[in-house]
Amino acid sequence: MVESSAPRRTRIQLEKRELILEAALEVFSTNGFRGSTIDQIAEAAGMSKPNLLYYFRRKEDIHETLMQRLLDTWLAPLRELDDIGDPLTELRNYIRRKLEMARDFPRESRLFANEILQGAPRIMPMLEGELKTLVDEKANVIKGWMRAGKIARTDPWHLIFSIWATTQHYADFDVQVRAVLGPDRGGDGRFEDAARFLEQLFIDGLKPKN
Amino acid sequence: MVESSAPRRTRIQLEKRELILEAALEVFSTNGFRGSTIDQIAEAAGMSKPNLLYYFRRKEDIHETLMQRLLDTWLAPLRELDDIGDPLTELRNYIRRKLEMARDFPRESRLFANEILQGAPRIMPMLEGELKTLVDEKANVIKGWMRAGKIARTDPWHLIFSIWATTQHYADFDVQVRAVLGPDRGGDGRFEDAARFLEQLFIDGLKPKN
DNA sequence: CAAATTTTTGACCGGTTGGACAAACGTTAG
DNA sequence: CTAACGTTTGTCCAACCGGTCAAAAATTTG
Repeated sequence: MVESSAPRRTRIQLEKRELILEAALEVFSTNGFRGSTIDQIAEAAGMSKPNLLYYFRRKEDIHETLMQRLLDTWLAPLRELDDIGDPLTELRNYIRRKLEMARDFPRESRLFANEILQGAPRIMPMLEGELKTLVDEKANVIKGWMRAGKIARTDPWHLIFSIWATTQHYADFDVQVRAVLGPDRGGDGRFEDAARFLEQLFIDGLKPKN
Repeated sequence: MVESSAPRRTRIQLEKRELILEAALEVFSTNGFRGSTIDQIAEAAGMSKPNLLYYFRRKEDIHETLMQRLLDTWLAPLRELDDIGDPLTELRNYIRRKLEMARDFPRESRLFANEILQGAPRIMPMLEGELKTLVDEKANVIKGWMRAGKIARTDPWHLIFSIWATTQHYADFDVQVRAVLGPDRGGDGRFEDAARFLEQLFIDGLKPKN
């Protein structure tokens, strides 16, 4: 097999490309793709625009590279959802891991949200392919738990959606969450509060115990 | 009291301004503020760019007007949440109304999401003022229900967040939802499925009944 | 060292964008 | 009819943006 089209990279290439991707993540996630300029990214990366374009020849290339990396790590928690172990515990852990990702990687979450909001023009094939396959697979795992009476019967797909929605909300709508909670409760503790609340919601719902 | 600074408007002014706002909602909600051009909005409204600028002197003025209108209708369901009636029913109705809004006004939802995602630069005062006041007030209503043993004790603020997140998800992440559900289940029925699922989630959680 | 290669930069370009402006057009009231 | 007023448009501009290019600077290689 021939050496494919993957360009060979020097040490500097690798380092600078990382620098640019880090800067681009910051800029893209707060301004969106069209709202961000190459100059902004270059300045955030501490280099001139033509220099940046030496490492990524087009603005879209940066975004694409960023997106490819993101998707792998972003779906890792769902991939880990496994049939071994207690179902309720397994789901609780999935929710916790997703919430930790919203806390630790809010920029990645916003980058993804931005892309989806605008109709996912650049990652549509991946949504209909890789993502759908993964979700269908995990939905079947959850269906098995329901048939075994381990968790209540409900729609597994919408269950997954609701976990995505509630956890990513703390990254994507962070400013709103902090504004509403106020300076007292909007501090670092809000993720622990959210974790406690979500666990209770997903396990027991709102019906009083009696 | 003197006639305040509100400009007087002719019939045509009122009609054309509506036309522009409708077109701008369409364009802004799919491309974001910076991603939208005055030309796009003008074309969607069926007029020339200078003509549009005769009715709104700056691009930002359109966005601001749109945002002000949005916020009133957007928070209406929460305002209706009332102390009269059965708490669980009241919450169930709130969730249903919010989900209907995600179904019937997805553009408004995306416009709002776009603004929050970018750090809410134009509506921050409203989040810390009007919105926080309203949410605090309703959180106290919910707290009353908890004290009375009508619903399980939990964090009312995060409860409200979770309702926002799960319902708006079906507007903001619509393309992802449809891609994952596929052509069979991603059709018009998805909102009924979501309504059923969310009701069960919020009332009973996932713990099996036995 | 010197040659070869990689990296960095300033200057530049064509296209787009938000917005200004004056002139043309249409409408209405006297 | 005509003057006044409201509406529409073609033209123009300065700023911005993505991207090119050639040449300079730095680094690696022999």
